[in-house]
Order: sequence, then structure tokens, then C-alpha cells
Amino acid sequence: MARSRRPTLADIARRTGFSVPTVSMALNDKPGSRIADSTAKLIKEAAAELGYVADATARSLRTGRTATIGFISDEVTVTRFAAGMLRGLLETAEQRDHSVMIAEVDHHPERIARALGILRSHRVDGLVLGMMTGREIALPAPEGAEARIVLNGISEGWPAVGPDEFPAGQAAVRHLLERGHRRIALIGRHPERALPSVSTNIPVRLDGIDDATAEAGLRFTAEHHGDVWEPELGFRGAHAVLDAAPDTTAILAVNDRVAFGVLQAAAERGLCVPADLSLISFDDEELATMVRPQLTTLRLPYREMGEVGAGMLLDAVTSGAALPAERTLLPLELIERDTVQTI
Amino acid sequence: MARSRRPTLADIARRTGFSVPTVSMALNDKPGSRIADSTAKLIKEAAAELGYVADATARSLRTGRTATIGFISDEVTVTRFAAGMLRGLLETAEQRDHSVMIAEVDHHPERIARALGILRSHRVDGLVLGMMTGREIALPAPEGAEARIVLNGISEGWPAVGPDEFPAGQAAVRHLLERGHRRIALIGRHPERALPSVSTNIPVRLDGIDDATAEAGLRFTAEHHGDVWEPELGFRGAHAVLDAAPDTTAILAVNDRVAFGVLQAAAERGLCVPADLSLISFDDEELATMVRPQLTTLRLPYREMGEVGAGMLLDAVTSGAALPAERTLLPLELIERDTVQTI
DNA sequence: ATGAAAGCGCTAACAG
DNA sequence: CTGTTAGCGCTTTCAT
Repeated sequence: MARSRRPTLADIARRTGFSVPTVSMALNDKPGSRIADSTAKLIKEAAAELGYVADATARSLRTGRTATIGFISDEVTVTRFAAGMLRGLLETAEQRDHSVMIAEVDHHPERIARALGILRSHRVDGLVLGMMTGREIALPAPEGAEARIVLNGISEGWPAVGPDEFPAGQAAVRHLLERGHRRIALIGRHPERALPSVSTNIPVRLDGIDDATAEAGLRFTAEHHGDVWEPELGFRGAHAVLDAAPDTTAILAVNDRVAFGVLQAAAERGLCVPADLSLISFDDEELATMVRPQLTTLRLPYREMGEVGAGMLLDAVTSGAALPAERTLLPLELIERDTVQTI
Repeated sequence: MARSRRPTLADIARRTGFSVPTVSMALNDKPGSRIADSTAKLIKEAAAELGYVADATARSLRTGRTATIGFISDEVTVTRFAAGMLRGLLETAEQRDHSVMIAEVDHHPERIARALGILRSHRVDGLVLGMMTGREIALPAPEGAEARIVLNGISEGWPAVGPDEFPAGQAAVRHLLERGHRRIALIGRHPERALPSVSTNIPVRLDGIDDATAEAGLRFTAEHHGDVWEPELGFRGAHAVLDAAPDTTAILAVNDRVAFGVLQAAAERGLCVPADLSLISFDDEELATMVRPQLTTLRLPYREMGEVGAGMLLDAVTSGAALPAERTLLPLELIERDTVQTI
């Protein structure tokens, strides 16, 4: 039953007796052009009857704009953080009447170049590169003139949006301090300071942590290093740290997964969290609310990165203004749940 | 420095002295048309020098095909399962030289209709609707002639791909049976059989479970009902079930999150999994490998749904053949980890 | 083996 | 207020 050909402006024009441009104007009702209200109504009715939907490819060819932004991710669609970033992006894009074309890449530069080329061939109005881990990355020289932005990571020549890690690190320490903790252990510092190509975010987070402890004239009771931030590290780290400094009252874990491991170790030692041991971490992934007690943690603003990134990009696209050269930093919010207790 | 205008076929034509159609032919090197190898080479070199990328909007306008498929999800981008489905889709699409345009919707039919309209205006060659939960849903009558498919869910008039729940339910029971368990408890059956608009998958899974137990002449030692499949249910369920039937040797949990709760309850009771209590569940979400012991579970084929769905869709798009009217069912794989022990 | 002409569906510029 | 003309960049006849 499907009409073999979809209706075009010409169909509506024929049906109503007006010309094609008139139909076009009426349907787009721009403020400037004055089409008689009566004809506009007629035309719209006809369009609705025919089930007309404008052909975006034709429109784009003519206007040079596609109302589409491209999203490339280095595996972000495959991780627990993808959701927020993509969702923020999609929502903002949709609110501002833009569609999103998505391409997945791995870490290989040639794959990224390929994805960039494909998106460019589709004439996207702007490009968003979302990175799962905050790393520095070498991107192909931005040849086209499209607006572009990188989320979470850093790349030479690309405007960027990322999490504001330094104050977050401070906040975590201060939260513990304010609740009376003076004997704090840290789990998850890199064995050596990470290269920017490996991580740009966590080292800054640790700088913030160190800054706040130094300011309070404090040293950690113990530290357990590591750079594979999975539960295993927290599990072993908690045992190590608690063996070394049994009077520790609070543990600062570099992320939620590590904190999860800490929780298991604490249970094994017969320690009750938070009565016997407080715990604070970073990320606020779904896991944080699945465990009991639920984790007090600093939420990484993935969703906001998507929203703000898309917003800035679309501002630039719309106004033609340049994107800020400075990296835009978004705060991590402290989510107080059940793992920190005042002593 | 950016060239204000991107290079077109005409630019290459001017530069090489050939005509625009010749350049087009040479660049697309179709089997049929015979362009001299020498000129093809010349043209390709020129194209590369200019950094030419074909304008997809122009091409689409002319050919009527966009080499793009649309993906709509009812919140799938926001859940733990999104990753696999989206990734399978993206990979298959990319392998077959198609791009993906994505739109996020909630459950409101009018939102879906809107997304459908937008994607249709972009003239996508095919439509994939991915649903997070396997439900039956009423979709706007498919007006356009584009190929379409629904993943995980069911909708009148839409070809579908979904998980093969019945044999998976059987397999879970049989796995326990084969390992000597005869005293099994079940956690997570709906209080009453779910409506298709709520869930089409889990009830079938339970049918499979019931079928295999009946076949073995077995009854569950105890059951704990519920339809909010979160850890809390498993936690309370395990306690209830173990209180009611302390001789239970294995628990069948309706999903991993529930199993996670079971693990916590077992620990609380001083029960060691799997030595004192075996446990099997469904989904294989990331959580399954984060807990210790790691969960033995039946993996939901989200990624495969994406792959197979995209594959079928693209077959239809390419060949013009119709998609199968039958729902295509994909197996759940049993992932043996550490929560089931032979007794 | 290559060129000339036409047209996909739309919008912008200019008449009237 | 509305119609005419033109053209975005590409591919597809049809000539040569």
C-alpha cells in the first residue's frame, strides 16, 4: 500500500495550485516572508494529508547545512560512562533541532581519521569526539572548517570540555576532614605519575587530594598504589593499608570500583562501614547505588559534558563564533550516601 | 588557512582537464564503466591532493540512497545493555559501509513518532528500533517503505530479533541438575504472569525453567516472587527461601542483580558460595565479573541482536528482499564461572 | 573511453 | 503576497 514515491513540494504545489517556492515558504514559515495566512493554512493541510516530510538531503544540498552533528567515540559507546555522555548530547541536540550521527572507533589514529572522513562526507555541521578515559590524543589536523570539540580528553587544536578534577580531589579530602577524620589512607595512586597520553584526569585529581591534605598538615596513614582501578585493587589495598595502619578511620579510593573492593575487604575483616571505617570515592557509576552501604562518591559529570559540549558546539555552529580556546571544566558533585560517618 | 569551500568534482575536473562525469566514474570505479587506467590514476591523485571527500547529501539526492540507517532506542542508550546492542549495530553497519544516525526516545508513542519522522526526513535506508526491555509496543504504522526491524521487543507489523529465552530457562535448570542439585529455589518470578506490554521475555524464560523442572519431576524447594529485579530482591529472597528450606543447595536467580543480592545474603548467613550454595542467573552484565565469586550466568545476546539485526536489515536494503515475518531468536550462552559446584 | 545534458528536491534572489 | 529562474554536487542516460 505504501506509495512508491514520497510526496515532494511539487506534489503539494500541484494539489493546491501554488508554486513550489510558495509551498516551501509556507511550510517553513519564516518570519520575514509574508505568505497569506489563508494560503499557508491550505498548504499545511495539504502537506499533512499527503504525509509530507521534507527531504533533508535536498535541503542540505541547497543550504549547506545538515542540522546534524557527528559523534565519534573511542569506545565510549561500550563503557559504563557512555550512557551519560551520549544521552546529554542527544538531548541537547534534539532540543536544538539537530540530529546525531554516530561512529565508533578504537584507539588507532587511522580509524579515527576514517570516521572523521565519513562524518565529514555526510557534511555534519559539527563534530564531537567523546573519549572514555581522559587522555591526551593526537588527532588528524582539523582540515574542514566544521566546528569541533573533544569531551573528557585533550587534543592539540581542539576545544575541550572535561571534568574539574583538582577541586574534586580537594573536596573529597575536606569532606572527610570536616567529619573529623584525621587518619586517612589512600588507595589507587599511580606507581609513577601517569603520562598525559595515559591519563590527564586522575593525576590532577590526585594533585587536588594532595593539596588538601598538605593544607591540613596531614599525611596519609598509608597508601596502596595501583593503576588498574578494579575491585581487586581495593580489596588488596584495603587489607594492606589496614594491616599497616590499623588506626585508619577513613579510606579514600580513587574510584567506585576500587571502593567496592574495599567494602568486601572490610566485611572480611569484620569491619562495619561506616561505623568502623568511612569510605569515599569518585565516579558515581551505577555500582555505587547497588552495594550496601551505598557509596558516598563524587559524580563525574559525563552527562553534563555531553550537554555542555553539544551546547557550545551548536552555539558556534549557529552563530559562527569560535569555540573557547580554554578547556571548559565541569564540577564533580559530591553525592552523600552511606559510607562516611562523622567521628 | 582552511579553504573556504570544500573541493567538488568540478574542481578535480578543472584541474585534470576531464569532465565531471568522468571524474565521478573514475573515483567510484564501478566494474561496468571503462575509464582508462591512466586517467583514473591521474584523477585519483588530484582528488587526494585536494583532499576531496564526496558530498553525501548530493549523492543521496541523486541516488535516492543515503547509506545510513537510523537507530531509535527507548532509553537503551541509558542502560547497561545499550553498549552491546549499539556496538553490534555500529560494527556491522560500518563493515558494510553504512553510517548510523541515532535518536533517543522515551516510552511516549508521540516521541517515537517524532523520532521516526526525523529519521525518515533524513532518508535513512533502514530503521532499527532497539528496546531495552523485551516488551510489546505499539508503533506508528510503518508508512514509508524503508526496511525496518525491532530488537529485543515485539511490535505488530515489524520484523523482530530477540533472545531465545525458553531454552535458556531450560539450560539454567539443567546445568544445576547435571551437577547433582535436586533442591533448588527460585527467586524472581512475577507475582502474576506479566502482560506482554510489560515483559515478553522473562515470562518465556520462566516457562523454560518450569518446563525443565517439570521434566525432571522436580519442584522448587521454595520460591520468592518479585518483579523489581534489583539486589534487594535477591537479598531478601535468599533469606526467605533459605529460612523456608534450609536444605536448598542451589538458587536460581532471575538475573545477575538479584544474584548479587543473594551473594550478600549468603555471606551474611555464613554460607560460602559455591561450596555451601550454588547460584546461577541470567544477563551477564558487567557486575557478574566484578563480584567474587564471579557469577555463572546465561549471557543475553545484546551485541548479537545488534549485529544480526543490522545484518538482516542491510540484506533487505541491499537486495530489496523482505525481512522474515518470524521473530528471529538468538541463543543465550551459558557462561560458567564460579558460583556453581557439583555436589 | 569520454563529454554533454538532465535532474534529484529544495531554497534564495529577484520580479512583479 | 506569489511566481520565475537558478543552482547546490552528484550520477545517469545518451551521444560521440
